[in-house]
Amino acid sequence: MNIQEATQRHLELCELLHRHNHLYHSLDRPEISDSRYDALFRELLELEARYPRLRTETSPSRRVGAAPVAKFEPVAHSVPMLSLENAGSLEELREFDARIKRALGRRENLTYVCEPKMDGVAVELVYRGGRFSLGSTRGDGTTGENITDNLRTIAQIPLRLQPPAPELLEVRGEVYMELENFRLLNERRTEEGETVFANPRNATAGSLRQLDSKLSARRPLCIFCYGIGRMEGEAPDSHAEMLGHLQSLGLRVNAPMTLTRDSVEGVWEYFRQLEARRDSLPFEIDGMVVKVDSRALQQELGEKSRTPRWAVALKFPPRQAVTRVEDIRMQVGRTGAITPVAHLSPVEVGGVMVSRASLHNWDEIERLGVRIGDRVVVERAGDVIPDLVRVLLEERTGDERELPAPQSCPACGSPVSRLEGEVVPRCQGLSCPARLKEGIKHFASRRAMDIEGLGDRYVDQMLALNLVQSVADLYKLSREDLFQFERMGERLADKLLAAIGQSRSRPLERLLFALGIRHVGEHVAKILARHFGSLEALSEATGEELCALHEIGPQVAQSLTGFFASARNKEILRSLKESGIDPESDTRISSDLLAGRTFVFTGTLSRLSRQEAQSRVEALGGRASNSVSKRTGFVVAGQDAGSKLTKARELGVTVLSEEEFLRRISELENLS
DNA sequence: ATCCCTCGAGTTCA
DNA sequence: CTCGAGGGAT
Repeated sequence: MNIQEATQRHLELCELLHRHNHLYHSLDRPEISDSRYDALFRELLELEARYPRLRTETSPSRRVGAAPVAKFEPVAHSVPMLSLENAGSLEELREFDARIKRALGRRENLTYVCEPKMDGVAVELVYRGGRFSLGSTRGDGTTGENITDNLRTIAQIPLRLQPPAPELLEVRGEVYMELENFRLLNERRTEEGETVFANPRNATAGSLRQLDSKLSARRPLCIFCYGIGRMEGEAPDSHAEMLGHLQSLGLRVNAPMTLTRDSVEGVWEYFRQLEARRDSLPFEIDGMVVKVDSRALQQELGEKSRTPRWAVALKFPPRQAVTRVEDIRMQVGRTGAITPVAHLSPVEVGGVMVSRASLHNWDEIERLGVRIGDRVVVERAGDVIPDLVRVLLEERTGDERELPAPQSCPACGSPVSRLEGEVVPRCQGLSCPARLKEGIKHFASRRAMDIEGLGDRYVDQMLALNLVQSVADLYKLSREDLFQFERMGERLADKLLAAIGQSRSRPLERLLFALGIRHVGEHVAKILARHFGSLEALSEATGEELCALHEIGPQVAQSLTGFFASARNKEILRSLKESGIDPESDTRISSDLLAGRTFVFTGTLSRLSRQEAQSRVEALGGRASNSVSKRTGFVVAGQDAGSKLTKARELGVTVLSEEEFLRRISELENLS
């Protein structure tokens, strides 16, 4: 066979394999036997082995996996992957419906689409020119990880879309594992002496996180698609049509279980039906998603920061288990908050062993009436965090012990006080070892100063050896100090010292967050860093100056002035400065040309991302907000701008096109 | 005064 | 993830 013939045959094979894959996985209508398919597939592999140049990006041979990667690269989602608000009762569903009708100003019912909520892992697939070109995890919704190689191994994900495919299509879906396959996988792992996965979702997540996609290829993963991000060309008018469109492109959607309903009662009825069917399904679902069907209305309703206003997740009641409270212990957080934690006889809840559950505070203990020794019902809230639901009073033997609220801190013995209006009792001891420990852990944490390797164990030893009295002392540690630690060799010590050293150059906003000032989290820290530019400037600010800033109120201001007034804190800051930690904010507001002006961006911006636009406004002292009111200065309308544009016109707010906005903002940038 | 939205803080397990 | 609470809009 010469090259030309080989190329020809390769093309034929690709077409055949794509077609039969589509028939089998997407249409559920195979035309050839599995063994015939395998034969074609083997022929393709042999051909490509002989002529490696034929191995294209979307060749079906890619299904077997690619070379391992060292780590997953971050991928920014061009349209954020939002999460959903939850509802657990007909009541809450009615509230959702009422809220929507209020927002839209209408009385008549509207059409909702109901689809099962798969218990799996959310992913995004990007198709360019009809070819699968990028696949990623949801991550935090803004940025996920590039798992293209792993996703390519899933036979249900088409490598090419059925024509006519849009030039660009971003599809969202849920990757999951069928129960039977999950069982078989665990069986095999047991035989091979490996640990078993707790549940199908963990197995799916684990499979997608394999750095070697050849391993992912051996995992039986499935996918259902349920949404889109960006899409070139005309998008369908309704969600249901959109699903149909995805299906016609060869993407797998859960059509038989997706249907529309014209009233909340109808929605609820279907939810109850799904719940009844839940245990007989071949895969796990954890609820049902309800969406406003009309895409125009979806647009009009818009989003909050993390969730769309036009969808809600109805959750099945979480799985519960019964166990015994062995003990209730006190934990002291970095702010001094004293949290009671129930230590439980280990019990399996929804596939995971649970041995502890936070009781949050004393009001909660009283509400539940829980005593040490009680038999209790435990569930996992949102299927993640263990939560104690109720006490089985009828099983009391009389040997249970009540627990008094603490009068003094369990760690340092100093008095505990509960401030007016607050639920949480706090330790007021300034040198409380528990507070210091948590404070250092927070300081070193990833989102703060990001000191890699400085975890629980080392912090404990530093404190035990009395090497650190405050976070500032971290930067005074010597190799000799570290050598006193258990199991600490030269290499480890140098690594830790290097990590501490590296953290010196963290930006101001991180340092501010790391200091653990009450009411100063990441967001507030960023505002302060941008506005003041240095610790010194901030420390000199008066309460009034602080309150004048947007999103800073009296509570936050008082907490800040209080922090900087303390002699001990002054000493810590001086010491940090001495160690070379005194960052200037690099994103300092460069001018106040836009001070007091609020911008709202709506529709799709084509020349810059929304984030970019917002940060440019903020750099000039302006603010970016999400909702239009009469106090909004400008509305910047991109393509397909919806209700916000309408509202802006009604209120007489100035509307700018993207071009006008860009021209004006660059003029201002040049001025400053 | 009231509603809505975000933020901060505390939490589990693999 | 889920509370409670701070802050802004109305």
